[in-house]
Formats: sequence, structure tokens, C-alpha cells
Amino acid sequence: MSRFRTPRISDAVIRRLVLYMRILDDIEDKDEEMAISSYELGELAGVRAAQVRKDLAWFGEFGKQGVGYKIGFLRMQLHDILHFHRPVSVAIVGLGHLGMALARYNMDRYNEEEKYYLKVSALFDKDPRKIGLFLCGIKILHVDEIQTIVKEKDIEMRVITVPRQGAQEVAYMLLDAGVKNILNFAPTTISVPDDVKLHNADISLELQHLAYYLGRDKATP
Amino acid sequence: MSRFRTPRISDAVIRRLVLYMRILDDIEDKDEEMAISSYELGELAGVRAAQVRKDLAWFGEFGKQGVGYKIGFLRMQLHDILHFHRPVSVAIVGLGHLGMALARYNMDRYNEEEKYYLKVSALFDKDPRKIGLFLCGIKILHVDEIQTIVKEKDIEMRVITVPRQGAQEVAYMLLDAGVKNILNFAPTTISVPDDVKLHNADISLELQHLAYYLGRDKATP
DNA sequence: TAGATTGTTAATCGATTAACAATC
DNA sequence: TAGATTGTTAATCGATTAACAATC
Repeated sequence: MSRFRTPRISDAVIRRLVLYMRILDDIEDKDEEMAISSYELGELAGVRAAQVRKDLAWFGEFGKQGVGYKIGFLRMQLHDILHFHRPVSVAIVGLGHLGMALARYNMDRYNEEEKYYLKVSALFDKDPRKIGLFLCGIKILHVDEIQTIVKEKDIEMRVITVPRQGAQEVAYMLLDAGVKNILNFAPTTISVPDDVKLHNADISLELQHLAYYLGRDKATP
Repeated sequence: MSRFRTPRISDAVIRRLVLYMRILDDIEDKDEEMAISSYELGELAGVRAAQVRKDLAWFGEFGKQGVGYKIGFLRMQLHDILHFHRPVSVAIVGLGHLGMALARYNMDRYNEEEKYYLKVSALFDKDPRKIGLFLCGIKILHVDEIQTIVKEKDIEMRVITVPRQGAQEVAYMLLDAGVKNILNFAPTTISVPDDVKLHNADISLELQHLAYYLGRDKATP
């Protein structure tokens, strides 16, 4: 029943839920009362209908037999499950191109809406030329201020987008600030204590692993 | 035996192979003749020794019992398997922050080495203010030139890093140029014919799915 | 009611891990 | 040789899919 009793939901499930959420968010001219079937939603997300139902079933019963899922209701439930029902403060450390890309994307999409979603509310860098600049109304601060600001602004998520060489150092600073959740985009391995949840998202790996499939490129007619 | 006879290697395996490759590339002061065991390599990559051996076994026998894998040899084999033994030309379409980040990262890491790896060799954008600018020696061209340039420079990989709204349009242009392999970083679904291999890498999804784990953040002691 | 679609169970498929004989 | 570590098989684990009774 309650999603707090569930055993251990796999990361793959969570990623698909985010996808479903965004698809529902992005439906244009939507009537929130209208129903969508697992088949239709699966079509939009690129997965099977059975998988959509299974994924949702981990968290409750959101549909009606013979009808489907009411868009507005399912949307709300997904926001709830994924903690998108209240503002979550995000700090981004390292404002190179990648940091900028992440900051801008999330700010454009979410900061302007009053209601919920991710709020990028602190930006840090080391480069004196960047410190003091404003990005969508948020001032870039020196990394030394991480500790103070993280507590002051009650930052809940931290994203590392610094060059490889600096990643571990920044990680230590975040750990000192008591952070237990880190998303690392730097293309390197960083080490953290066992009780800290570290997610790695290496975008250069995305590009590199594709090279493997090149052979097939011209071969396939 | 030969890697061309293998059934269907899963994407997860390929991603780990890239990781192994980069780990071997990045070992400092390495003696290429020195051996590394599956246990050690697994440690560095964050996977079990058995998995390392299984992953490699898909492509051949690269180690010696009682010894391990010679670093230089395994490195070479991995480069070979992953098509990193010759330059692969990459085009990046859309030079916002994300496109810049990808371009810079790969150029810094790979373009300077003469030998192999990914070569970012064409950049495209639509913004007149960007066209004509140089990035690491490569001139930014107008997207209308995609078709000509892709053929001229024999581009093998194409990366889309444009805003959501433009993604599908760019995809069509690439398809017209005969491209069969697309990596899409735009946070949206684009549709392609069945014979085109489309990889999606949505970095904002990385950030968003993390929100789910927030509950655990403060709870875990 | 008849048709549609859910939630759920069981079957299938695939990926990871453990174990071990082979062998350097 | 003895110790170490591979390549590979078999066991385990988990995730996806198919199927269907329940029911709107």
C-alpha cells in the first residue's frame, strides 16, 4: 500500500517513473480528467503496457479497470512518489559548460513555476571571473562558502560538475558539510564513505560507448 | 572467438568495457607489461571480479591463469573492440552549453593525441552569432551544411545537443544525410525510422530521478 | 450488459554471481 | 612445485513479459 513499506525499488523503475511523469507534464491541451491507458502511456515512453502497470503497481493502485489512469491524478501521484510535490533545493558546484547546461535547463523548466519541482538555489565555482556573476537570478559563490550556504539554504541535492582533477576535493567539501547524496558528472571515480549515496553520470561515457556500434552503421541496409 | 560472431552483447557490458578501457588508459606511471587481475580491475571499476572476466570473455581470452591481464595488451584489445583504434569523426549539432561541454571534453582528451580515439571534427549551430566561431580549431557551421559536410568529412557519429523544440528537425536533417546512428541529448523523444539506431541520453533525467532518494538522505544515520 | 483495461500472478528471459577445473 | 588467477559452467537473482481473472 504505502510506498514507505516497499522493499527496494530498482533504479530502472524510478527512471521510468520520471519519464512517465514528464510525459504527463508535457501533454499539450490536456484535460486532467481524461484517462490514459497503460498501452498509450507505454507507447509514448517506449515501453510495454505491462511494464507501465508493473512499475506503477509498486506504489499503489492508480487506475480503473476498463478506463485507464486519469491524467491529472496519475500526474499528481507521480509527483508525490518522486518528491516533486514540494521545492527541492539543488546546489551546483562547478559552472563550466556542463554545470551551466544543467543549471539553465532546470531553471528554465522549473524555477519559474511556483508550485513544485527542483529549484536550483545555489551555484558555486572557484574561478574569480565567475564568482559574483548572476545566472537566472542566482549569484555564483566561491566554493569555500559551500558549508555555510548548504545549511543556510537547506540544500537537499548537490551536483558536481567540475573538471576531473577537482572532483574529489569538492566531494570532500560536500561531505564536510554533512551531505549524504551526491550526483557526480565529472568523468572520474570519486570515493565516499559507505553511508553516502553517490550517483555517477558520466556523459562522455555515453558518447564513447556508442563507438562500439559503429560497425553496424553502414552494414545495416 | 571472433567478436563478429558474438550473439548480442548487452549495452551494460559495453558500458563497462568503456570503463575498463578508461581505467587502463588513466593508470599513472604504468608499465604496459605489468599484469592486472580481474579482482584489481573490478575494484577500480566498482564491479565484481567475476563480472570483469565474464565481460571480457564475450570477446576472447585476454588473460593468463595465475597471472592476470597484461595492461598494455588488454588496453589495446579494448580499444580494438570498442573501435578506439582509429579516429572516429564526430559531429556535434547544437552548441549550447551541453554541446560545448561535450565538444570540449572530447577535444581536450582525444584530439590532441595523434593515435586514435574520437575526433570531434564538425560543429553545427543555427545561431548566426555562433556560426564562424572556432572551438579548439574547429569552425562552427550552419546546420544547413550538415548534409554536405557529413559526407565530405565522412562523419561517423552525430550528437544532437539542441533545445527540445529543435531536436526532431535536426534529426530529420541528419536522416536526410543518410545517418544511421544518432545520440540524442535533448530532453525529448524524437522519432526515427526502424533502421536507425537512436540512443537517448537525457541528463536532466539524471538529476530528476535523484529526488526520489531524498527521503533516505536524512533518515540514514 | 459487453468491451476495455486494470492489478497481479506465473512464465520467461537475461544478467550477475559463485564455484571450480584448467593451467600459467 | 605450490599459489594464483583465469575462462567457463552452473546457480542465483532480478527484471521483463504474457496471460488472465477481477471489475469498471
